[in-house]
Formats: sequence, structure tokens, C-alpha cells
Amino acid sequence: MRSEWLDSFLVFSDCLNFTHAAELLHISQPALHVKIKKLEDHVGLPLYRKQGRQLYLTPHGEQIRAFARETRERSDLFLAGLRDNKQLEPLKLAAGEGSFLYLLGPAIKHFRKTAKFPLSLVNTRGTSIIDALRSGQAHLGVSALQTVPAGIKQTRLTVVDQVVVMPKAHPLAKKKTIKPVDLHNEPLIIPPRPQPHRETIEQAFNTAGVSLNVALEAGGWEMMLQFVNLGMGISIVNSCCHIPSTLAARKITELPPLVYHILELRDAWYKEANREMIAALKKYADHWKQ
Amino acid sequence: MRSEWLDSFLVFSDCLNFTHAAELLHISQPALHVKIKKLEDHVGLPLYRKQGRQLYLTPHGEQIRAFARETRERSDLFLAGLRDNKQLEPLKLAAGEGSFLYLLGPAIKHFRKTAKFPLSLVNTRGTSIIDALRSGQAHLGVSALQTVPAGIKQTRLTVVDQVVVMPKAHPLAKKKTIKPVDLHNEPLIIPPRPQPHRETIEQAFNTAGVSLNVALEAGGWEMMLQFVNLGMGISIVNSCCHIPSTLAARKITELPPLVYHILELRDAWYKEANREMIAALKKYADHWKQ
DNA sequence: TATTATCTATAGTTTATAGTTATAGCTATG
DNA sequence: CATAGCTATAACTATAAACTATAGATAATA
Repeated sequence: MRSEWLDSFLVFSDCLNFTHAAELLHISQPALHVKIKKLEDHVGLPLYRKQGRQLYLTPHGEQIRAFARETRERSDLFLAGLRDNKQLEPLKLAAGEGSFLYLLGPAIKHFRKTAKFPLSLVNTRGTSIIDALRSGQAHLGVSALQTVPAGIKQTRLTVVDQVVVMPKAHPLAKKKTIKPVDLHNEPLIIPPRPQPHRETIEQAFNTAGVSLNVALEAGGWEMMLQFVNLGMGISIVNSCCHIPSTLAARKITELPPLVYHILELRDAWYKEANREMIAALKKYADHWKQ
Repeated sequence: MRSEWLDSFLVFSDCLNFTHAAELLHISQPALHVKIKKLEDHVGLPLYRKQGRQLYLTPHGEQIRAFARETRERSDLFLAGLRDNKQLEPLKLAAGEGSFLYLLGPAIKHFRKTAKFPLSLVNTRGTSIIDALRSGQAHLGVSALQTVPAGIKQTRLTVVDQVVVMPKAHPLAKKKTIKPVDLHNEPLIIPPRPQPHRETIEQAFNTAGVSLNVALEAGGWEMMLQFVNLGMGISIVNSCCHIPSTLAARKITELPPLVYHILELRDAWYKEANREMIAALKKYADHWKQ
């Protein structure tokens, strides 16, 4: 869609009179007429109608008019900012510790190498990622939320299973997959209460009718694994965590796999930096599986 | 800024080679060269440089490239939506009861008459207007917040004084202006605790060292005025409220006037509907004063 | 009812712009 | 030092965008 057409249409839609609008544009009336006609042909929809000899815009015409206005305003603002040497705002990517540690490394590396945008990483926990997006503290988020809040757009990134980790010598390590019942009375190392990971575990254990034996509350995957390593109990972590070779990891049933999504504000006009980061994230979505 | 220039620049910036890019665009290399030159001349800044015989984009060139991408994406999305007959989203205006009752009437009337956008009004109270904007439940808000939250753009609308209202026969009605001290021991009708109006009053009375004698807690200007009318006490309301002729309104010192602002999300690309509503609001910003 | 004014829309012509070819000039490479 | 591969400019050409003229349509006016 040519910008000239939109500019002409803007003037025309103000006058609703080819003769006057053409004068304002310093071109002849027929010249304007063909411009509007070309715009109409391109769009493929009638943009104005005649009632007697009064012209009026169709609803599509009204929409084009609004689009034309926004387009020009956007362009003017951008050019003004460019000439004022306005600094490029860095892309702010929000995610939890786990995502940054095990999921996003290669994507971030790739983005920094190929994209020309400054990058800033925001460490968030739980649902505060949504607040960060809404308040503009972050432009993009990665998280495994269960429900999509209003006004947020989700793009599926990868699916991560949950595994039970324990010392290799542990009797449960002989099993191939573990059920919540098997963990009855086992001392567990899990995060404290408001964390979503804790909630998921509690829910699954409740459903299975198994009571939790919390040996130690510890947040953060690395910490949890460290305490398992020290023999203080066993734990449930994402299968994308780097499991030390001294530990065994076994699949657990009845705990839903985590679906990681890319989160962005719906209809914040698609920023180029977002686009490039999303491309990088998708490229390396499953790198951790190898 | 012509859309053709941007389209050509996009291809050029991918190749960084006039010869190849021109082939892709099915024009000759010199033709592309002058197009890029025209874009550069229009912008007034160099968009690329040569290092030996390798070309690379300047930071300004990178920004233009991102802008060009976004421009095309935006245009494509718009056209696709238009052809799919996607319904126009209504403009959602959020404000409190007081604003809707006394401040916004004529502006809303004007908008509905002149603007071609569907309108939807959202009744909010207190700071939840910010949440409504951030979550996309509202596109525009009107409120008299004391502080501007991050990511919100404010435009000053009008200034409203606070007045004490009482029956005309009340002894205080003889005064021209009233101080908080004068209200010592007077039974007051004011909103309950979390309301900002209550907080403002409490703060002013604390500063003046006067204790509040709360006769009745009632939210909403109309209700408050009604109870004053019924002789249950006196109250403090905005001067833009419709004061019944049976009551007297007197200015009060030490209570700061309320500054009403238009609120919108910073850098949500300026929607045409927002623009028109803001124009309408400004046009009738002070209508209530007459 | 005929006449005029005002405006849209189309046709034919002219002008301006965008495209082409040719080539000079620069730079890395064998 | 010759050559390949590219940018950038000039001179020329084709195309598209402007113009003039005017037919057609509608409402106001004599």
C-alpha cells in the first residue's frame, strides 16, 4: 500500500470533495481521482459512495482513514526520534531463574550475535512476569503459566517433563518411572508455598491421596539439586535442569509436563526486536533435549 | 517517507549488496541506488557505509530497517483484517462515577456524533483504572491520580476545586471560605477508607490538627449530596458536582484541588479512536464551569 | 421545463519521474 | 599489475503520473 495513496486519501476524506482536496494537494482533480481509484483497486473494496452529489466514506473507507492517520503519525514520530538521536530502547526479556539457566542460553547468545538491539534480562518469579509485561518493565516473557491472562499473547515454545532426582544408590532409582504413591514418606526437598512448582506438586499429591513429607523447603533448581546431592532428601525438578552425574533422574507420572510459552502483550504493534528474539527462541526451543 | 523506499531498503539491508538486491527487486542496480539515496536524503542521515568493498548499515540504518519491517507487517495485518471484515474494536473509556456524571457527558456526546468508532464505557474506581489500561480492558482513562505510574502517559484535562456542602440555613454557610478548623466537631458524610477522596480529606485534617467526626460513610457523590440534603451532616465534594439548590457550597482551604488527567498507555501506537476521544475531551474540558 | 452551476469520471496529451545502459572509479585478490 | 566485483554517476529512454478538455450526473434556479 503506497504511502502517497494514504496521504491523498487523508486529505480527500477530510474534504469529501475531489475538487477541493486536489487544490489542497496542488494537483489536478483527475490526478487525485486516479490516486484514490488505485487505492480502492489495491484494497479491493469501495472506500466511498455517492448520495446524489454528496460523497461519503464507507465503513471500510473510515477504517482506511484511521489507518492512514496512524501511519503518518507513527512515521513522523519515528523520524523525529531518529533525528534527535533517540537511543534505542533495549529489548527487555523477563523469565524465571530456571528458564534463564537451562532454556534460554543459546537463544540469547544467538540474539546477541545476530540482532542489532541492546538486550536486557529481567529475572522474575511466578506470575509477576505478567505485571512486568503490562507495566512495560518487560517486552517479552518466557514462562510455563497454566492460564493465559487477558491481553497477553502466547506462543508455545517447548514442553518439559518433571523428574524425580535422587542419589544413584537410592532404592527408587531402580524403577524406570515413579508414581506419587512411591514417594509416600520419602523426605522431599521442594520450594516454599507461593511458588507455582510447589502448588503443582501439592495438587498432584492431593489427587493421588499421598501426604507430603517436606524435608526442606528450598527455592531455585540449583539449590534443590545441591541439597539432594548432600543426601538431605529427594526432589522433583524440570527435566531440562542440569542433573549432576551423581544423581539419578526418573520420570514421574501424574505430574503434568510444563509447557513453556513466549508471552507478549497482545497488539502492542509488533516490535522488530520482539520478532528477532522470538525467532531466536524458537530456533533453540529444544536444544536442551540433546 | 515513501513506502517504496522502505520496501527497497528492506531488501537492500538483507543483501547489503546493491547488485543482488536490485536483481531481487527486478530493477537495475542504478535504479535501486537512487532509491536508497532518496531515502537517505529524506531522512537526512547516512544509512550505510563502506568498509573496503563491504557495505554495512549504520545504527540509523538498522533503525530504519526495523521500522520498515514493522511498517510492512502492520500494513499487511491491517489489510488482512479489513478484507476479513474484522469488526472495529470499540474504544473503551474508563473513568469513575464522578467523571462520567459531571465531567465527561458533553465530550462523550460529541464523540458519538462526530467519530465513527463504537464506544464502550468502563466504570472503575480509584487506581484500578491503571490496571484496566495495562490489561487492555480500557484504552483511555480519565482520573485525578496524584502520581503517574510507570508506562502511563498523562494529559492534563481540568482542575476541580473541593467544596463543603451544607444546608443553606447552616451557620457555616455565612462564611465565604471554610478552613478545616471550622469543621471541628461537625458531623461529616465522607466515603469509606480505601477511597482516595477519603485519604485526601484525612491527610488535610491531620495536617491541620483537626479530628474527623464521621457521621456517615457513603461512597458516590450523588449519595453524599442526598444525605446532606436529608440533614444528616455536611460533606466535602468536587465543585463540578451538581449541587442541589437547597444546599450551599463553599470553598475549603488546605484541600488541594483535583487535577483530572487523560490517561493512556505510553507508546501503544497512537490509535485514531484515542486521538478523536482526546480531542473531544479537551474540547469540553471546562464545560462544567459555566 | 429548460438552464445553469457544481462536481465526478474518463479520454487523450504532455510532462515528470523512474528506469535503463554505459562506464568511471574504487578495492581486494591472484 | 591485471582482473573481478562492486558502487556510483551520467546520459538516455520508457513509463507512469500529471495535465487539459469534456462528457455525464445532480441539484438549484429562472
